[in-house]
Amino acid sequence: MSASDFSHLSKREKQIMDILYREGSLSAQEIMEKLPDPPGYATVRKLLGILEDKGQVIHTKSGRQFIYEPKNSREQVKGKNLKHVLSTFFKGSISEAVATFLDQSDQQISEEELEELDALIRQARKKK
Amino acid sequence: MSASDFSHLSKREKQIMDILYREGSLSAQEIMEKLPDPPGYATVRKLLGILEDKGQVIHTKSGRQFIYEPKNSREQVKGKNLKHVLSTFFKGSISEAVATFLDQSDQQISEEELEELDALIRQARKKK
DNA sequence: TTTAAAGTGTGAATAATTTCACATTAATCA
DNA sequence: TGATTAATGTGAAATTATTCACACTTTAAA
Repeated sequence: MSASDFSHLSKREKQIMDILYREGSLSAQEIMEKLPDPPGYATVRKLLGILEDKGQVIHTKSGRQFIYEPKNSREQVKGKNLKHVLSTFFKGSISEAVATFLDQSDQQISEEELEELDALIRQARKKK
Repeated sequence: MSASDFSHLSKREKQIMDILYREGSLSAQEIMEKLPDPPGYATVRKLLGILEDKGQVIHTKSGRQFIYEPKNSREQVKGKNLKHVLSTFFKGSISEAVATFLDQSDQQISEEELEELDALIRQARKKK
């Protein structure tokens, strides 16, 4: 069971890891505020302690408080998480995912994003 | 709390929903076989009953057994799940996700996929 | 139309998670 | 430096999730 496999984390643990990956590094106070149905402060700290014991989270000291962040960086785990969603909801196909994204984007996608996608495709073709 | 919000499901419940979305519809027996650290058959059926009570799953009868499937189809929930991963690990950017996919694909991406992506981009540009 | 086989449904025990009160420790400032 | 403030660490209670044994029901076969 690798450290970047989340299917063994509890509900609250998963919620906290998602927040940490989204935001980068945060105090227990800030994490608490972002949790759905926020529990008390002591509870959040208890959970962070458990996540540290499990090797999912590390902390550094900033003044008198702890700042928490994921032990495995977003860079390290993003691929695995993307693949999981692709395989669960898109038969593993990235183009189906892009189609869904374009379809469901409330506001139109930016020209920069399209440019970037275009460049990626050209590059992938060149590599072939 | 909408029916397609999974952050309130327990670990096992989430594992089962992922299997159902990936595979479509399955018997309790088949679901059991695909679960990590498979519990007993009675346990799987208990969990499926709970998921039915929660409105996540429905069943139909096929001969003497129940076939289970998600109440909300993959089509209905795939966008939400994609957005969740994009916002958690890719700053919401689809092109960053595509870049990661291309980067980490073990085997090279197929020409069909590239063609499909290309077509999607052209179409999105036309819409602008 | 009984019997066997193969499923489903329930209830209760066990295990894990979640919660927080309170004790402790460290930093700040008067 | 002593008092105050603002953190962290611990232990145990409460809640929720997980497990499965067994009773029940339905289908198929003899």
